[in-house]
Amino acid sequence: MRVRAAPSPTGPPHVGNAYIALFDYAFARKEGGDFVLRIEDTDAERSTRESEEAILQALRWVGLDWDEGPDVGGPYGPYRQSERADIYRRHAQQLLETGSAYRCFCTRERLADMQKLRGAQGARPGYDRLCRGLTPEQAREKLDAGTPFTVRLKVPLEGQTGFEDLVRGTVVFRNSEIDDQVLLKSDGFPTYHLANVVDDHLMKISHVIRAEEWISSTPKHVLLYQAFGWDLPTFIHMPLLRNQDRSKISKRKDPTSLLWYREQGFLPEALLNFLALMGWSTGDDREKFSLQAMVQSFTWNRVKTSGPVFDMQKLEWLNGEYVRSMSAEELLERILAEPYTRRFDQPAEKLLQVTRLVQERIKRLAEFDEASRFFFEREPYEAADLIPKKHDAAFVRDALPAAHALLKDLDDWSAEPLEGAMRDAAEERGWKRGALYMVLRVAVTCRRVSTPLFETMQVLGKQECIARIETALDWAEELT
RNA sequence: GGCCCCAUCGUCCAGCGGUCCAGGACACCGGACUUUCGAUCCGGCAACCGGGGUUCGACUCCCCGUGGGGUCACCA
Repeated sequence: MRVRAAPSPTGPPHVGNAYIALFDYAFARKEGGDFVLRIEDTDAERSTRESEEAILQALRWVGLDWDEGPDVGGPYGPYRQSERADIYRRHAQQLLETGSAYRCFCTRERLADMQKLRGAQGARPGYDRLCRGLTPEQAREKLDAGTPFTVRLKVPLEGQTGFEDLVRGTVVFRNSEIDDQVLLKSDGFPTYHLANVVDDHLMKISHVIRAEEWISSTPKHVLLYQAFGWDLPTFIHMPLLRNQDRSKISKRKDPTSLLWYREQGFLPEALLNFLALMGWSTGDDREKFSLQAMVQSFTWNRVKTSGPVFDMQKLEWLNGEYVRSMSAEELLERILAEPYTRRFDQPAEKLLQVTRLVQERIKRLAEFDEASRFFFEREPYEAADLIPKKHDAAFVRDALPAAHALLKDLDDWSAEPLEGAMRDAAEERGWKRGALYMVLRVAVTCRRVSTPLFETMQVLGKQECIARIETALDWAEELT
């Protein structure tokens, strides 16, 4: 059993690439088959080496590794279609010879005019098959004259062509609906249809797993397999990931670049887990599971074919689950590795303590900096923030100096004694504990929302805390 | 528009003829815990697109309709 992922390097790595590759991977690993990565760069105009590299890197980032591919080689290479041009030309030639294809000398201009005319007439769009009617002599003449040509598939005029989709069942098309598809472009490069079929056969791909958008061109592929006299692979069309409005997921409406997910601090294991949930389920009610677990229980029986809306909120929740379930050490390591923060100058121990406090408050690793900034810098804030709800400036001018006086003389600067001291102070003076803590929180962290106050003070250290409180003391003077 | 695919809570999934006054998760709304936020725990809200069949019995099978999506390039 062999499967392949066949991305086109014409842009940033796409979530769809990872989505399909995930199912390729799960199936291959589950069945002990081979997972091949093939680069479909036959569009010389749009394909770039940078994009290819980015796609490979992104797939490696999410943790899907392949057995054969342009970077690791393999027995059926080359795995980059641009390096297989002569193979496709030979196969196109073969189709020409067996009468399954013909040369088309139509210019782009004629094609465009024809299209316009047909559109106006309401006729079936597609090629009007002018060159299919050329006599051998006429064709020879044009060929000898050096007229540029494409090679088109000679689709039967009658009958129908169908295939069996493993998760969708039988799909049939009338041949009259199928266009005489261009197989070889005038630049000598194949189109997707030719290259894909030829490579899948040559690379012994047994299961073609791809997105739903390919269903309508599958009959052309079936016709090609038949023309070559090859056995059909098993086709599996996965549903298309959708935007909120249910249209095919697109960067205009939703983030689609894997690079973006990485920058945002989504964990690859969470992203994969989330993608797995799109159309597949474990069979029990598990929502969180590893790639390994998915592989173990993978089966096509549990794949749905309706298009799932990509729900960023659920992804964030799941990512948060992963963030919280790892050790602070590992979390910090991964934050520094990317890196999602530039605080390399900070003592490792302090970073770790900060990570512990911030861990259950962030969902994405990129949130670390914002969530922890006040540990490293004094942030600006409004003096009025010092005033707790249902209290006034007078309270601040009461509480802050009192706290300051007590804390200044406190020797053991760890959370428990700090809390003890402040709790007692509040009690003695008949203050609401929460109110006192809030004044202190803003003074020390510069924010009304922060990590737990006393642990935070412990991490900040006495000197810094006192200094910040003294700053707040000044601010409090101006409060009205 | 032609062709094709799809159709259970707002969203993701469970259900594969009776065990379903439909289950889990996210989101949302309450409550508990709590020094803020968060996390955690508990509870709540919320759906079988419509109509015909088939069957003793349909969320589950078939047909039609409707809705959504994809595709109609010398792009993949």
